[in-house]
Amino acid sequence: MSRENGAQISLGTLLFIAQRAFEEEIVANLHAQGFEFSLSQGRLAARIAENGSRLTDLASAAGITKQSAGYLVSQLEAAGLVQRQDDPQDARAQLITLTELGRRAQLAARQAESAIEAAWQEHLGEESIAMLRRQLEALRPLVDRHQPRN
Amino acid sequence: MSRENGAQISLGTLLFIAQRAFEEEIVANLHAQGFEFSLSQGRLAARIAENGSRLTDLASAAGITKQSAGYLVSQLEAAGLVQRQDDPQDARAQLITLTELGRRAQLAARQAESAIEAAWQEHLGEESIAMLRRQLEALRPLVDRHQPRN
DNA sequence: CTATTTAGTCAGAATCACTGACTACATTGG
DNA sequence: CCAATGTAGTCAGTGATTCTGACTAAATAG
Repeated sequence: MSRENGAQISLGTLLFIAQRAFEEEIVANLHAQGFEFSLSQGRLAARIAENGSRLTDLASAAGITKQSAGYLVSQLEAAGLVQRQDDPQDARAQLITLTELGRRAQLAARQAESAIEAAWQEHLGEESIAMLRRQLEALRPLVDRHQPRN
Repeated sequence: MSRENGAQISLGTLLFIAQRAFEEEIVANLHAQGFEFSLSQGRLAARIAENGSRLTDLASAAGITKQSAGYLVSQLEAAGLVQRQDDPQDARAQLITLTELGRRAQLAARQAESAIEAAWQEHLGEESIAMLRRQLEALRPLVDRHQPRN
């Protein structure tokens, strides 16, 4: 993990730089639109499925403990972005779903993402970004133990 | 910020998955070798230049405040991985350098990185990983403006 | 039916990040 | 030279996020 050794920057560092830039840009964009949430809350909310997600699944997808996920969901709930519902399938479980406000936030986030991708395409070319996406998608099954069933 | 049926997976999420997997693998690998440090400490240590780095520069490179960087450096120092030295050029400044132990950790980290890259190449092909690296490198100047904070 | 697993909570603590205020040294312009 | 301003780093206080461990309740396997 070193920087600047014969111009070989670690792949991990490169991923880190791109990832953080992407994430911070979205948060800044949504904040500017009046949506209030933290980075961690956003990471969790980004993983809520259309039809609702269980807390444990969210935790697993986000790579945090279910305790941490519960803490973040409570905050998102207080902010009016998500709601907890009983899972009709399993009385132990909850379904975390987006509220109307949450859905608006999600839409705004998608637009922000598209804007970032467009900006990146403008500098690197459409082909490069498509390729970047393709490599990362190919990497995912190797690396992401939690595959969402969608 | 979405992950459902028709839509693509967000580029941000893809970056997140790859980045976190890479990082966690390295930390796990080094822990298994007996090196003890946290993710945040590792992120900072990874940015220490061969000839030493200033605290403020490390903070900027890692995207945290110098106060936070100072906190992490103190921990790395206590763990015997880095040391603070006076900067002969500037009496206000320190040079954070790796100790012998720190250098061994850095070497181990580099080997862990190589192993991950090799594993990725095995699944995606050498060409794909080289391309991934190239796109990320091209992205960097767009995205990494090292904005100093506080 | 009992034993085990799974979903989620509560309580407590550690880590890591922030802001604000401060000291000490450096640099610059008159 | 020296006053003004800028930069490097620290101290103090706080907030956010995450963890571990212990727990309840429901589901499931034998």
